[in-house]
Amino acid sequence: MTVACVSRKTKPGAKRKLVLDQFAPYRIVALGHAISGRLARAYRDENITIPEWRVLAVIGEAERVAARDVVKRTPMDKMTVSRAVASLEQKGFVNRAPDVSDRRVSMLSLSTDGRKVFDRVAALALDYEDSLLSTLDPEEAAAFRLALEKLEAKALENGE
Amino acid sequence: MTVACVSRKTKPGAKRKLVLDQFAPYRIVALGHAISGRLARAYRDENITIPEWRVLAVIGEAERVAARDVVKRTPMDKMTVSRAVASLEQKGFVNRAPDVSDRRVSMLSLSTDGRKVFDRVAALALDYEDSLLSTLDPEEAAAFRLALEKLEAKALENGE
DNA sequence: TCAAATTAGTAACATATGTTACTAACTGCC
DNA sequence: GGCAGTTAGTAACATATGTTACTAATTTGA
Repeated sequence: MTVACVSRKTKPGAKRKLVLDQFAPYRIVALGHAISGRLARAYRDENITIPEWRVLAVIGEAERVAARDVVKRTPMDKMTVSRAVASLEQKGFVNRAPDVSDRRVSMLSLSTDGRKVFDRVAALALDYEDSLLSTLDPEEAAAFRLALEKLEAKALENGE
Repeated sequence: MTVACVSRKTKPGAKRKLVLDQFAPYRIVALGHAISGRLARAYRDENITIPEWRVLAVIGEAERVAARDVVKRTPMDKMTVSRAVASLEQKGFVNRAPDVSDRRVSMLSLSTDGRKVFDRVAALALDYEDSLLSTLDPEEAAAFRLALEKLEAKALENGE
């Protein structure tokens, strides 16, 4: 199956050379890097790190979650999450409540301050998304979203 | 300009909620993370790190470059590149030659071993790209590439 | 019912990465 | 020529992140 070559008009069987600028995985990672850097400005003003923001976002969305749920929903290992939660609690943005049915677990929720931070950063993030996607017309944007999903499914296939 | 909302069918003026799974920048970063992790397996077998692989790739493509060129072509700062080059030299994969016209710079090139490593990893990387993109049909893949370029240009706009 | 396996979370360590500041070399420009 | 500003690269430090191994709590199943 050599379908994937089509978009580069490569003769079947010809040895392709690796050219970074045309290497899709690299381009995706580079784009991710640029986006992270851009969003990080918003976090910095609120004095939170990227992992902390991710934790805030998950809690803000689900209202009440355990740390393990954050791990499931983000590309962070449990240690990273543990640290981010500890720091957020320290800063007074997140509350922990013991879970009655499982005493290993603390349920996490946003404090009043945490909610404010989340709302402010979320607004900036959504604005940024708009400005990013404004470079694509609606059909392009829809196609891009679809492609993203397919690629992510494939990338996660058998392991990460 | 609210064009970017279209694909999510949001009423103009309605306050959107941030939902990570539908937040494009997050999805892109997550995909990048998954891809990096996947490719890292190939590097590990060759005993090189991600920054080292990037350096190898740039040198492999350009034959002879200075470290600063690697910095320009990748999302790494100069310290990261400096360390990667030092390590690659140590491993015998990269040679440094003093530049006659500017004694601050060393020109980098691949050693015979370095070339072999580059070729092996490049082959794996290209295979991986194929398998990734095989989830998209040709038109989708082409559209995706185009969208990537537009988004990257936008993301890098006024400062990374 | 109770030992074995699993799970949530963290501590302690190693490694990697970013930051600041420095040296040496170059480029202008007066 | 020679001083001000810039650039390539690295050292030294601080911070962040990944890894391993551990504790405590829970679940499983013979």
